[in-house]
Amino acid sequence: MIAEVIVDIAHSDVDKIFDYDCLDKNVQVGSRVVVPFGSMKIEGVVIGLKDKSEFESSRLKSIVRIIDETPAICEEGIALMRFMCDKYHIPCALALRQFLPSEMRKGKVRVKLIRFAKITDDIDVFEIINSLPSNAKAQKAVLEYLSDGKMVKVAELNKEFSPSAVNKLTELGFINITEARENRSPYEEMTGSRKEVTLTDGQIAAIESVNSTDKTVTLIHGVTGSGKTEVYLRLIKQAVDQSKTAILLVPEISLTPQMLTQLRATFKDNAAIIHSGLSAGERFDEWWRLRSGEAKICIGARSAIFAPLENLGVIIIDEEHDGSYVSESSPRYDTKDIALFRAEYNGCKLVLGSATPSVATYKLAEDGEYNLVNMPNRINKKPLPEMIIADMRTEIRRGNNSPFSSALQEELQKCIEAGNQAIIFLNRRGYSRHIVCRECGYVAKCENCDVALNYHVVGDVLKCHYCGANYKLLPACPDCGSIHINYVGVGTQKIVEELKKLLPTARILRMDNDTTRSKEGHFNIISQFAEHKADILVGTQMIAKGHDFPAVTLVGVLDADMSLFFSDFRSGERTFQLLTQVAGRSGRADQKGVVVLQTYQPDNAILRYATHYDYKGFYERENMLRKTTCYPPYATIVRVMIESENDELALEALRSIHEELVVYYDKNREKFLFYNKMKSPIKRLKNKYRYQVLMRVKQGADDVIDKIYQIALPKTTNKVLVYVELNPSSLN
DNA sequence: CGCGCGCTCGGG
DNA sequence: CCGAGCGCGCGA
Repeated sequence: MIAEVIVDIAHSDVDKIFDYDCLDKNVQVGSRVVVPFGSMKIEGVVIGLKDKSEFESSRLKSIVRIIDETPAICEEGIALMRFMCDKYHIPCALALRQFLPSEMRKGKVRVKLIRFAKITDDIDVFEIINSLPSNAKAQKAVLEYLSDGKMVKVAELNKEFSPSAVNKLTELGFINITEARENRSPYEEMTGSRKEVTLTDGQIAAIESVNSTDKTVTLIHGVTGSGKTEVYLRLIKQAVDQSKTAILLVPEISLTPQMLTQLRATFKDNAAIIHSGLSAGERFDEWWRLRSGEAKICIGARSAIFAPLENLGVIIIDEEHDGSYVSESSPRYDTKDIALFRAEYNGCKLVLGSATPSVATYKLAEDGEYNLVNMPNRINKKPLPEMIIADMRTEIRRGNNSPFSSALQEELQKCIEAGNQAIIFLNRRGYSRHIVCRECGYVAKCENCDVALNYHVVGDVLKCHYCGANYKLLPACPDCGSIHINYVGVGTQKIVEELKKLLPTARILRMDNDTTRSKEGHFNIISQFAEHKADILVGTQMIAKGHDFPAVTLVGVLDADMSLFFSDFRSGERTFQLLTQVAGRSGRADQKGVVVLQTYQPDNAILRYATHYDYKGFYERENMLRKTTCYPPYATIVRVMIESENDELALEALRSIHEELVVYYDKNREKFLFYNKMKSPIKRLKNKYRYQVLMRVKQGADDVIDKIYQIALPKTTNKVLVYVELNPSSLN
């Protein structure tokens, strides 16, 4: 037998199938093997078997060793690899890596073995207890404890009694030690109990619709609180009842534990969790539970779409509009592409859920490509929180220089007096303040990145938000020598200070990327607030998502229009989604919620639609805008990025790529809407010079995109990195 | 003359 | 990607 092997080197130079002789080994497709490669031995994956090779047989080498007794990658994985290579122009090895926990490569993590003790078979425990010297109390106690023949962890016995007693008994042969595999299970303490819920008509209709449609994809457009989660759980239950498997994706790692709790309540150990925040061992063991069939449901963030499950019964993507589903570093993939492939491969349904679907998704639903389900009613029939727009221009005219409008101040007073909780939300992070010279306009910038530095009170330093470099404070302007160096901008820290002045008795928590590096810190703040150990939570984007705080009755958005300023075609969409989501944090339990949106553009259409919870209105307008301006989903933005530490080489690569691309562009102008080569908006980032060719191509011109990949990617060298981005979320 | 580094090439 | 092989430049 000849095995077709992809070696684990993710580089286009060796991105081909290599044939190896299996000798007498029982090699299976999907197994990892060790093969000789050049002068070294290397891991690879068998993606096919055949009787004879095209390759000269005398030059064939043979497989050294089989790593997996059962194939680590199933047939579907091989097919998915082909799909990904084709679609994203990545090496096979890189695609294959997505299917395996990283620690499995190079054979790092192994199973955790744990020692169990048991009374030796065929002995009379009580006879032995009597035969032991009377001072061997601990030994007797151990034997008594084990007398009913049960298996107990050695560690537990050591702790409960004494290690010496356990050792002695083992030595004497009275107890028997065996090793067994133990799975390291994350969030073990998180179990929930489940009370039986009666489905609403809306939920029943949604499930029915998913089941009866002949379309693979269903979009559930359900307002906050319409009970989508329960629909997901039922769909998963259906799958499990048919002995099928399921994947449930949520946008952020921080949301997985609470969803896991809900899944465990119904499905116990049938649910496994996969995300990058787990320890190596945990991730490996959870992966194994899925691969071995011990667990049938996988919950996780983006990467969980690659869960090693066979026979999928349903795939669910919650908050489908969320940007985190698109990978922004290599391999650049869209989770929905992968999900759709897997759904079609398994003949199962793909369910997308959101209160604010992305424009692209909603359009597909409107066009009849997807099945559309509406869940316009909240379970508890409560009205959505009232949204108030505060015009910050009039506030300033009235002489209010605080970051809080009078409306927000009033609502805060009321809220805290009533013993409720409030969330203050702002788009910016940190104590972010740019340093500007008032005399000459000098702005302190990062030496590596060409971006403005931000002042951070913690450490009293200037920090680059793109590369993380720290700089000492400037005593005077380096350009003109003036000492009138000023700060601009407000951050969460400043807001907390102002809040303390306004409400001296209120307990305030702050959460942003700077205070909360670790996941635990993140989680701690959330749980402290959930337990009502603070009255006000101040934070950035990250508090907008998913968390359920029943006592929150007020949400203030300090800069509701901030995200409208970003020069991104999705900024309107993002703003609408963000505001709707933030509003959803207010008044979830039995209290009516209030939301105050502070803005300098009170007449902005997006804000208007958001305050009226008018998704359809927002969508119609946004869709029309995209259509008339030829932006996605009516076109694809393609950016070829060129990066190098050497400016000359980067520029040279840009010229070479442009030279070839522009020829193609000239011949196919009708398929293009825009073409330009330029410096990247941030010319230097992490010490690399960056250039780009930016294009917009008409919808459906996939051949054009393929061609761009074909021209650009081979220009990568060890000094110059070239990559292609489709509809990038930011143009830095 | 010999070694060291950098580039190119091949890997089944 | 990684090592082998080779050419060229420099130092003794």
